[in-house]
Amino acid sequence: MNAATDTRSRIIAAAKPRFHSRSYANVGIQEICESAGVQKGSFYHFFPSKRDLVMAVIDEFADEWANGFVAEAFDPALPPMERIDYLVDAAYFWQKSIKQVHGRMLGCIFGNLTLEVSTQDDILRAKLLAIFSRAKSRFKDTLEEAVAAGTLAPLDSDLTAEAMLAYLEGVILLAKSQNDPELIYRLGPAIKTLRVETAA
Amino acid sequence: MNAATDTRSRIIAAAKPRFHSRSYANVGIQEICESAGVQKGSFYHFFPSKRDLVMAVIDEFADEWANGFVAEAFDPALPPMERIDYLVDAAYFWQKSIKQVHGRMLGCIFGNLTLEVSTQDDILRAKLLAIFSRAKSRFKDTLEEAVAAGTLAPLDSDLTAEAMLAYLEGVILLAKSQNDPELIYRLGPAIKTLRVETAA
DNA sequence: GATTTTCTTGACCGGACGGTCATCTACAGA
DNA sequence: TCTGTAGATGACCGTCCGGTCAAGAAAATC
Repeated sequence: MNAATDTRSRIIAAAKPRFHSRSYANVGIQEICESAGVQKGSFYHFFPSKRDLVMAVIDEFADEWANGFVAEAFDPALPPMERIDYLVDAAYFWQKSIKQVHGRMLGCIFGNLTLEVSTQDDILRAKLLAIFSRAKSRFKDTLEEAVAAGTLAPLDSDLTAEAMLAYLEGVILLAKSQNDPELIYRLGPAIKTLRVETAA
Repeated sequence: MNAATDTRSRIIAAAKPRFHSRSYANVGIQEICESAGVQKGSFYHFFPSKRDLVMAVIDEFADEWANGFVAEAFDPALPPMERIDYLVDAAYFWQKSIKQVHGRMLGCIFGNLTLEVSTQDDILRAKLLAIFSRAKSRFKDTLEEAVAAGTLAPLDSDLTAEAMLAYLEGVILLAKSQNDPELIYRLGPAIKTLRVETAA
């Protein structure tokens, strides 16, 4: 790892927990630079703007999830509907461990950023939309596999997948308002009761 | 209406759409004062801090809803489960009309603020929590009435109510990420499929 | 009419914001 | 050895931030 990529990744590493635990507007570039041991001019050598930084942070979170819990949850070896349980459990354990370390439930950074910036920055909104879109596809594929396997009565897999994603985000939102990840544990399993029937 | 309450309410009136359409951090007191035609010193005569202002704004939104759509939706004359449909419809039409006027879907201000500030301000978090708690009670009472009437198979009304509220918030979040209220229309009705069974 | 309280005015505070820039250093390739 | 480039430095830009304050105007109370 040369000096250049090291500086860049130190910036991202400093920014990640801050954007996650506070908000986009509330985290300043100066603070990130100080924490990363980087001068401001150097920051702007790697990131044209604050928005570009948060995009890189979004990518990092997305990769982390895709290669971690999501890869585990959507393991083809698992029965389809169990994968959904697995993912909800992963969200629960993750939020729980964050709270143990940090003292607070931080929620989903994609949801957090969506509600904060999506009326003000269409480029960020598009970025976040793409993340949700990929998540939805995972759910959809899983639902279709379950239907094909006969584990699940036929339904509108596209809309049901979207409903499940919405539900997961909503549960995390409510849990954050209570600062209590246990809500995810209690409400999570009901995700499988959601159904949108196929249009007649 | 004397001058005092008029100034106060003009401040709130100027703040409401701004906090709703942007974010807490992104709206400054100076801007609100200019829009309301009020001097800064006068602002701080009525509101000890920015936080107090946003609390008043939250109260106004809550009252507006409680006396408007919510009162209509939870009309005892309606069959219980239809009340839930009514509320989801109201959310849809509201967001749709906002988009027509404003060009954007603004979402639920309670959800927006929750994700933005609840890790940074426990007093605001408590305020928002109380709003959600009241909303949950409405759902819960309705579910219990439906069960009593035999329209709905017995379930855990407390957790199901919370699940429904979470789902509604999640759907609005996803719709906001797409800047498309139609998603509420498509996903909303599935709220009634949510069930948390009573613990054995 | 005198006094007290409520409200308004507008200048002012220190500090943080995102972002720029000229200058310097280090290193790579020719 | 020379040159071009990537990276680092730190001062600097104008602007906005939430909040304060002393003074004055207006209105209510007696």
